[in-house]
Amino acid sequence: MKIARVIVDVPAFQTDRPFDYEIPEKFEHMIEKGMRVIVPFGPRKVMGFVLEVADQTDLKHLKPIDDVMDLTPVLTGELIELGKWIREQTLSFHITAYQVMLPQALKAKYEKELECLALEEELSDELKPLFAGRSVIPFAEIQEKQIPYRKVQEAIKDGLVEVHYIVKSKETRKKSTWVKPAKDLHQLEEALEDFSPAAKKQRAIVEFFIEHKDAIPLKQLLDTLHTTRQTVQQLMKKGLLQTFKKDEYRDPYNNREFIQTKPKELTGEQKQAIKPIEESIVNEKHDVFLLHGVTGSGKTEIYLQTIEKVLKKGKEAIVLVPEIALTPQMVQRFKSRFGADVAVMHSGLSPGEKLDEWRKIQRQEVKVVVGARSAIFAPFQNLGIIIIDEEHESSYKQEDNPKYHARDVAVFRGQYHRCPVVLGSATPALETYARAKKGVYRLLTLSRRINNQSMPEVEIVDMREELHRGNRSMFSRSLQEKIQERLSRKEQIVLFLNRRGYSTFVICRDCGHTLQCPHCDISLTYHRKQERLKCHYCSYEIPMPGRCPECYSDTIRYFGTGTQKVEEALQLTFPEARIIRMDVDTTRNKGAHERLLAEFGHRRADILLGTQMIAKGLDFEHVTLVGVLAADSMLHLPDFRSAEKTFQLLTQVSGRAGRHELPGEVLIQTYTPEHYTVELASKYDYEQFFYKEMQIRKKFQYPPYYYLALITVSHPNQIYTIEVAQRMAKMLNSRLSGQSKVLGPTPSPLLRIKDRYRYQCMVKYKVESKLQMTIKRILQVYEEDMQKNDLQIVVDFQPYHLM
DNA sequence: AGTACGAGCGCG
DNA sequence: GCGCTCGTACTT
Repeated sequence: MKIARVIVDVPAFQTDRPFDYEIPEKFEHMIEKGMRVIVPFGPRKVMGFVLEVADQTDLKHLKPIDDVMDLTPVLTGELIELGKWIREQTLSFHITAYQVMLPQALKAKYEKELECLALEEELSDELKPLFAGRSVIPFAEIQEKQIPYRKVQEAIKDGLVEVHYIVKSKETRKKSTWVKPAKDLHQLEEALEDFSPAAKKQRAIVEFFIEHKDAIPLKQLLDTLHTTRQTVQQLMKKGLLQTFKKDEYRDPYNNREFIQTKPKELTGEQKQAIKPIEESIVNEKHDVFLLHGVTGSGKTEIYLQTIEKVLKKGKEAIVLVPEIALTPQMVQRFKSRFGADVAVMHSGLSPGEKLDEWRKIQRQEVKVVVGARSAIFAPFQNLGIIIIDEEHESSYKQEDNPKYHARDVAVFRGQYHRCPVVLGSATPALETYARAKKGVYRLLTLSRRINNQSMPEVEIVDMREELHRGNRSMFSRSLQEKIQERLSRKEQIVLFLNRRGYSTFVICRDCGHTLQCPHCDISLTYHRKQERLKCHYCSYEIPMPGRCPECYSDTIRYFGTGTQKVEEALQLTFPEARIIRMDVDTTRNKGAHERLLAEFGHRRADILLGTQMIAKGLDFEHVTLVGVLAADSMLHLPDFRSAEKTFQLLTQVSGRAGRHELPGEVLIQTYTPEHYTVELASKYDYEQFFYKEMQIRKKFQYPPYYYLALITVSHPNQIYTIEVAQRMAKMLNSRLSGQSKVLGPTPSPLLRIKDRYRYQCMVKYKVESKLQMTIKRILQVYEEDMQKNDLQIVVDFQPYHLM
């Protein structure tokens, strides 16, 4: 008897281990490790992943596997190992680690049904209206129709009705009709002679098949021959054609044409940089490279050419791009070079589209995947290279469980496949650059732009000075002049506004009362369109009040600089300018992002005003001015990475100007022009910034000098939360080595969210073999309270956000 | 997580 | 003695 070790779809501490099941004979030759199965678990049925097929078990009685959900495994042996590793690293559950690797559409859906086994007349009076002639009903109807559950239980006991647990895959397949000849060539030709002269269309179709003889989608056939379904039907009646259904891929890039591009001639610097990567590929050696190249230095061309090398070896490539930079422009570059060999994965795709792209990878129909974070789990089996573009981007760290970093997963997979990992950035994360300096990663530098263009000039404007001179607008005089200049020259402008730290809160000018969320410690944000105030952390919202709820004054106003407000001010100052605004609000709809960019690209607007999302990857020929409206809005947030993030952002934004013939210019407005971050960013001096910032990190014992683990406790009762956090800190202190530093408990920067108080402990450590164990122990101690008492303990290793 | 089951309590 | 509620232990 064969036995399957299965991880069941129940995310809980107690069930986070393999369970053994008997493989029934009928499945013996079907079930392989990595497949999804349906198993009985207690009284119900759940989905599970087969981790292993074994011959022996310690248990006497095993339940048999109920059903198999896959024909081929969805997890490769490598991914199974990777899942175990992720669980260890992030202290998550097996099941969570595996679920995150697969497209959402493969997640199991559970349904409960009630079947009537007896005749309806035999049921008790209460149950009679339930079935109404049907033999099976959804279980939920019991509640809907308010039928006492006790009566149902009785009926179950008496064997009159039965509960069924059903596990379904959300997976849907799109089918399409195809047509193919039903006879061979000669028979078709013979048949033609019998056609009446009037049957022109029928004749054309048969002639088409004589020429092509392959199957073709019905829709395509009708389109090319300008005919209708009825004509085809006639031919089917004559037995000349037949139709069949075929799985179709939903291809989001179906209707687009990509013009094949050829590898470009590399500059001397690029050649230098590409050489060691290619050596790793040839020698099948795992190395991590940091490709540190200024914006416009041709990193992408290096990616493309190394991938070409990999493909020639018959291997595959993963390219990660930050979600926000996964623009049509970027996709275009890969599709143009590698054509149909490319799958694309990003959040803009529908679940069905994502599944189809994933299937292409699974079936080895593509060789390259370009995608956001989760594409790192692409089920390739012969990886030849992993590339992470803009490796410093915080979106590579997953915010919910499992809280993994794509960079770490990339290194795991690189080691497994003995292939290089390339981290590319103009402004590497400090951790990464420090590792490169130490020799852990191999540093490759591109210091010049291709064609030796210089980086655009940067002007820093001191906004305090502006204010002193009586300019109270959010545009400095210099910026206004420059915008006017561009407008008259018909050139384009990109204005960047960092919204963080500038949310539009509402304040009473009379008494100074600000409107807060009653469930969270945060100001409500004003949404102009709906005239409502909303909380960004919970779903609380109220209509904008006409009077201050405290002092009843009518001088209540909204403050802050949102993109909407800037847009209005901008339009007032430059009435003739055509403005496109890009932020979460204007890009919410599917395809809006792409559409707005295309509009700007076709010069149907003069100014592109936007948030983070326009900072990356944009490349427009006629943009000659980039303005940063408030460079330091993010510099003073309570986050040790705020300087690093600001430097990265300023550098990136600056890179949007003057990428082509026309020279570009950058203007940065700031209230702290003397800050090293602003100053060094304006000089594009990453190296200096690195040293300066490293000194600060060392002084305050932050990464890369120390690793961090952030443990957040939350509960509706503040006293209890503090108690737990204190006990936790004690446990950490007593169990960890003296080398590590335990900070806290401290109130989280956002003390209360959704009526829960939040306190945190931070562990700073260099080597701490007992850390995982200790935190596991803490979680064990509070396991019960977490299950029953609404206590939450969240652990984040190497956190990005300390909130 | 979801469920079954047992201890403890109220009522007849 | 039975029925209800709540806490607990278990799922292969």
